[in-house]
Amino acid sequence: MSELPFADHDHDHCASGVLDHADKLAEEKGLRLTPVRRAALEILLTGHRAMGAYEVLEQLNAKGFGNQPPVAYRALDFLVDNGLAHRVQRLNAFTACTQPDRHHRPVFLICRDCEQVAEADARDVQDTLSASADRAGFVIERVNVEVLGLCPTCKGKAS
Amino acid sequence: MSELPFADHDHDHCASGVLDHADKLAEEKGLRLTPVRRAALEILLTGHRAMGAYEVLEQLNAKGFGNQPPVAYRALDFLVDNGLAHRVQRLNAFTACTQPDRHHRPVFLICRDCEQVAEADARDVQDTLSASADRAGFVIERVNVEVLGLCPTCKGKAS
DNA sequence: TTTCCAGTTGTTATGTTATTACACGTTACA
DNA sequence: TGTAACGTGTAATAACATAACAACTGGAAA
Repeated sequence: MSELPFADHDHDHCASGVLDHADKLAEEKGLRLTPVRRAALEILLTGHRAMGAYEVLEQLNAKGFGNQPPVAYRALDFLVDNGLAHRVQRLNAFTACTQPDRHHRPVFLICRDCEQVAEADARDVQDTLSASADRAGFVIERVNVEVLGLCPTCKGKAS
Repeated sequence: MSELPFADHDHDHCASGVLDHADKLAEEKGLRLTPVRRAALEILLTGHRAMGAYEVLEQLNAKGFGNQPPVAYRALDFLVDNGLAHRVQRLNAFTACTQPDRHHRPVFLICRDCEQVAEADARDVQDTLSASADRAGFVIERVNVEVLGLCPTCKGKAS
């Protein structure tokens, strides 16, 4: 967890960077980053927070796409499968991956006050987990680590 | 993760042990382990796997309790709040805590094949996580670690 | 004892999240 | 150019979860 995930930053810059990367990735791997899918990613990036599928759906519909749940779920599933977004189980929500260029194992820090979700790269946590699972003979395929608490900002406000 | 969570064991013995502990805990802490709540715990223990709230509800109803969702959710929430059960986010399901006597930070190993859920105590994982969160200035309140993969048994079958 | 209150249970109704199934169109490629 | 795989759209429904309120229970205060 090398970075301060809740730190201020330039949303537009980080968003366009991710989109650029997504385009590149699509070309390299032959992924089909179709209009709906790209739009869904843009929506997540613009929202810059965890968004529910129905919220994304609404915005997709406003952009001229379908308005039935599968439209959103399919696009979001595609993004998740290809590492461009993550699912936050605790919130039944999705976030754009902020570091899609690094093969990372994300850990989510969820602030219960402001509801912001920060994505941290906690390789050491995952390594510890892998070692433990190996010992138990369990084959890890996907890992989901979610931490609920207070972000630095809200922690300050509370005290 | 000191134990082999998928290892064979005596269900009845482990179940009655947990129930005994729950009774003791209730007395010590003044918790009201009412009939519905105790029944819900029994159901989870008997099922010995992650169960959905509606599945528990059905069985509660069969035992003469109400048949509306809040009946199950309230009992399950009570158990979770008091460390007698856990919620598995990934499955929208609940499991009885198998080690309620230890103040542990559970990690769930979910087999995608047989759908069994093992609860492991991964203190080292949690310690690593705590250290990282501290560095980021994030105050941890609850942690949820869920691992999806193949248990030793299903791993064997697959190959 | 009686009154009151907090907590528990039950029910109705509704809100939220997610999937199944099928029709139709598009793309890639033999 | 046929066809198989994939993508999109829609309708219908399943699965999960909560809000709001009435009735009861058990114990503490008067």
